[in-house]
This record gives sequence, structure tokens and C-alpha cells, in this order.
Amino acid sequence: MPAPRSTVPVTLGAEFYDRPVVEVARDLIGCVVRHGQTSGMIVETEAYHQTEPACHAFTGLSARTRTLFGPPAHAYVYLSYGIHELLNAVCEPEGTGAAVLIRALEPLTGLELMARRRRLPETRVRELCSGPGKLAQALGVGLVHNGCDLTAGPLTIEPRVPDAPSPAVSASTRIGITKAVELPWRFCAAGSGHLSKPAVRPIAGR
DNA sequence: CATGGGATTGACT
DNA sequence: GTCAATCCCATGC
Repeated sequence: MPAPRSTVPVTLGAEFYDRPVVEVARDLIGCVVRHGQTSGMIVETEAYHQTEPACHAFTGLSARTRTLFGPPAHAYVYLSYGIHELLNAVCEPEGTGAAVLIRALEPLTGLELMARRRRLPETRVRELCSGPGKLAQALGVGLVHNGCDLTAGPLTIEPRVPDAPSPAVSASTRIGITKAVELPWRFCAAGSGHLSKPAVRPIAGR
């Protein structure tokens, strides 16, 4: 059992999330998601906003989207394809439906527990959190966390380490959707080996 | 109340 | 490369 290094937990405050969702998606790259003893650095995100049809909030307020329209800095967790639970961070002011989908992490702590939850050998680190369904399973995040305050725990997101260099971030189109496919609202840490799929480099010119 | 569609993953050809 | 699993919820009768 590793002892905690600090007695004061540092998490991103609500003001971080109370901004345009695309900015938050970009700025979350390099931040750290923590749940219990498991944590990982965010290397891939996507932004979703009520004004575009790929967002669950596009159709308006409902039982499902209540969290999305709620206050920022809360978790929006929903079931995808009846199997996978996907973790989002609600953004923008209360009343606006917007969230960042956390799509991939570089595992940092609790790898043994992650591997157990993922039913994988601990050697296969790249497969622990390289996808939105995978990382939720690895962190032990589920529907029960829908609506959780990300500034209060037990599920939190921490800022980037201050003395670490700012990560190079690439923007590209979102994955796995059929509507508003043209928006470049997917953000990846350049060169990361823990992405759900390789980042597509935009082709200059043409 | 019945139906159908996913912000995915893993197994298989 | 293809495809099924599985269930919440939005939609429509």
C-alpha cells in the first residue's frame, strides 16, 4: 500500500469546466483522472455540445440528459451499446448541454487493479485504458457515478503537473459517430502510445 | 406499450 | 476486414 504523498488533494475547480467545451477538451490533455488507487493521464478527448446533433443534449432536456444540462464539473456517465460505460466531464454553465468525453488514458497508478478489472495480464499496459469503455472499466467507473461532483471525489480530475512540459496536442474529427462528423473536436496527445486509435494528421493544402 | 439506435469492444474471417 | 453482444432511452403508435 503506497502512502499518499500529499494530504491536500488538488483537483480542477468548477471554473475550469465552466468554459467553451472545445477549449476544455483541449486543455484536459495531460490532466490526471483519479478514482481510488487507480489513475491515468488523459491523452485523448472529444467535445460534445447541444448545438450539434452528435451530442446527446441536441434533442433537449430529458431524464438521460439531465446531467448534461446540469452544473459543470460533474461526471456524465452513460451506457453505450448496452455494454460499455463512458465517462464525460460536464462543461459550460448550468443550462447548457455540453461535455467532454474522456477517450483514453496513459495508466499511472493502480495498474494491477486496472488489469484485474479489465481481465488482462498486467503486461498489456496499452490495452488498459486505450478507449472510453476500457478506461471506465479500468478505473471502476460506472453508471453509479453519473452526476458525481468531479471536484469533490471520489472520482476527480487533477491539473497537469506544473513543471512538466505542455503536451503537444493535435485536433482531428471525432470517432464512432454518424452526425456532425466534420467537426474537428477530437484532441490527442501527440505521439502517445495509449490512444484508442492513431491521431489523424490534417493534410495541409489541397 | 413496442421498437430501434447507438460517443464500443473483442472475437473471428 | 466483418460482426454480434446487450440495454438505456428516445421516439412513435
